[in-house]
Amino acid sequence: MEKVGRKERERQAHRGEILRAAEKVFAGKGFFQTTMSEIAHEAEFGTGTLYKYFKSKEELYFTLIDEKTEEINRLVNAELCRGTSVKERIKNVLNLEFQFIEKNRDFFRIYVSERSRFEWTVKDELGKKIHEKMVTYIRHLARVLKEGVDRGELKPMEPLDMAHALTGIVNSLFFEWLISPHPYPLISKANTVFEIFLRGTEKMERRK
Amino acid sequence: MEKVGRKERERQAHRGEILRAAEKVFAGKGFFQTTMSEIAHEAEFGTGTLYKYFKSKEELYFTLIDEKTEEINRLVNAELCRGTSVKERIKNVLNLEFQFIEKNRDFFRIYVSERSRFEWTVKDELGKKIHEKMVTYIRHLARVLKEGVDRGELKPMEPLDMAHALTGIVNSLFFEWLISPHPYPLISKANTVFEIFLRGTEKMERRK
DNA sequence: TTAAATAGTGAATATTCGTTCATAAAATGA
DNA sequence: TCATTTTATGAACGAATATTCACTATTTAA
Repeated sequence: MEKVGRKERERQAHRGEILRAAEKVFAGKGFFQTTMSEIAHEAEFGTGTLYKYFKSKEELYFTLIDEKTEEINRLVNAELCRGTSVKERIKNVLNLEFQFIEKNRDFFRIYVSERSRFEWTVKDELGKKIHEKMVTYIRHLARVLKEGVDRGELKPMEPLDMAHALTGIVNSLFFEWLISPHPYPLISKANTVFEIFLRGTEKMERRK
Repeated sequence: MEKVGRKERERQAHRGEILRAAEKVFAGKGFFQTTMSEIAHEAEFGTGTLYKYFKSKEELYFTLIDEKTEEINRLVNAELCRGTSVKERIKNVLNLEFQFIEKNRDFFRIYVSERSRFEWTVKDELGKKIHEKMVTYIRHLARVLKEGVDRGELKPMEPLDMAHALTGIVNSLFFEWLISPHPYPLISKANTVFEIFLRGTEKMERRK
């Protein structure tokens, strides 16, 4: 086991402060319009200091995304691996996600812009790594949905399509919440998502 | 009626060529990583010439988005205003959209990145205008869905939520298609979207 | 034919950052 | 205390690029 001294702990604290400052500034103005000196100012460090902790602007940015993505992925995967019914797990994952998003509004402003950016996925090593993580998540979800199909809980459809549809609904409502000027609890939409995804919007006659 | 001479027609043709070149380059590398001289080169004009047609890089970019958005909006709205059943109209709109997207792949790479960018919506006059158009479309869709609710075709839910859910599913599958390395006809997914949106994914016992 | 107007050009300009580095300040420990 | 190591700093450097403008080529119309 590693013994970490005060020195090291302090270093990590500073790193964390820089990351938090970066999160805030990037969330407001996007990658390209954010300058290193703005981040430095927000973090109350000199510009040069940032480079003692991160090799470049890009590395700072991707580290930020990478660490938070890792965190939410761990949470969600844990729930997806439970032994309960598929429907139950989906419901819980939605609640988890919405809670996490609500607690990390700034971060998700960044995340949502990143999701639909092609510019790096090709070029950059870091960019590829992030993209991998997003893909992994979808595939994990699809596997669970397939389990639902096999068990007869869900209709026989292509699980990847279902997974995309579900995350699509989530993203769309969550995006709306992000830009809404009068914020309401996002969690209040979790049930709507679940309901539409499972049972659709068409009115049907029920027979007892 | 305006009589347009050869001169004017030629000018418009050049403008169009510049827009087409810009579309291509922006789609590949995004707004910030595209340079005016790349666009000029692609369009086979000098750098300075671009400024004879567009006031700035931003104006060029937004004009591009604005004009195509207008086009798809016209198409879709026409269908949404038909007198057929709501379900019928939704189905047709999905087909229209998917066809249009398939024909304008480059443009939609740009569009999809723009959808989730906050950076301008606040700052810029042009940016605001685009954002308005996106909102207008959603509201229009929601109005039709409300009609479906009132007529008893759809379940009684918040129409805006339904509209967001539907566009969410569309965007998600369409995005997947965009980044897919082995392109398949996007139109083949129209039915999946319609099916999930209307009837959901849950398997139910049917009774005759 | 020729003068005036228009369209096109790309090198030069000015600005904006990402990054570096010589120095200062602080911490360490002998 | 004083020498050494570590950490922080922000001015200065250099690359990138949006925009301008003095100039050329082309078209117009008198």
